[in-house]
Amino acid sequence: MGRAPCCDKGSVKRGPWSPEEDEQLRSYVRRHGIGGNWIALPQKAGLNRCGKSCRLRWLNYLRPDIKHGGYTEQEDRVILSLYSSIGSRWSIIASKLPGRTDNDVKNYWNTKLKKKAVAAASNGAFASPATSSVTSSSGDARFAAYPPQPQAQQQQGLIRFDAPRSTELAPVPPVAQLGGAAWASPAAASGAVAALDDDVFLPDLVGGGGGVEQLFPYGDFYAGLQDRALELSACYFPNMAEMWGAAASDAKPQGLCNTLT
DNA sequence: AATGTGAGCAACCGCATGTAA
DNA sequence: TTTACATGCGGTTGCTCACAT
Repeated sequence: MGRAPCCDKGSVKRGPWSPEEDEQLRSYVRRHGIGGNWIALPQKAGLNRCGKSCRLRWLNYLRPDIKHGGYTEQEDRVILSLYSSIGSRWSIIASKLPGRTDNDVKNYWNTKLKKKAVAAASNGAFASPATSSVTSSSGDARFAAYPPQPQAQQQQGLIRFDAPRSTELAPVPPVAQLGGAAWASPAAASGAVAALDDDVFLPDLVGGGGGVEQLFPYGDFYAGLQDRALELSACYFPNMAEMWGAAASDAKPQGLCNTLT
């Protein structure tokens, strides 16, 4: 016996939404909010739709801050970078792109970006999986370096994924500008970078050219951390504190990793 | 003009996860 | 602790439209 369906498929309308239904849902949400109960919402809003369908329609299409199409090179890079590390976790990837939904990002990937990336890969723009240091179980390391970054940007080292606060994915200052103290210890770092309470994708932190030593420039004392950082180079962390915690511990990290999951 | 084909995208499906009773 | 239910998520489907033949 399977679980009960979320609504009676025979009695609710399915398929494309009409402009009238859109307006009904939009005006209901405008007046009452989502109310924390999508199952009850259709009845309250006078819609003959499944609650799940209403939720999907609102989240993917009617929400006022939604953007459709017009993906920028920077957004492409974020998608490729995250996909190469964490795979098809579309909701996480979309959360780094303001105004984008998981469905939209997924569609964009499946219809355009994947082809673009594969074409670029076949032209030698990416490291091949065989030569990549990342063995990917969920992500695809072939896309890790797409699109090829200008050298100056690589040297800058750090990329912030704090998209919800701004429409631009602004790079944070290079390590040197953050000051040595910020990187002298996990404890100090967690305080110094607490303000950067942002998601962290270690390969981007490491950056091209400089290598892990850019992050851990303190000689033998931190040799262990360097090794750990290399181990974690295919991981994604929700914030700097978790990254430091993982680097300082032998335990399996909380971050999403290809090589360690 | 008619037909075939492929791309793009909205929507659905079913499983996983979270949470309240 | 268990159970039931709501929500979240990723994979997939199917419709529409543009373009080629």
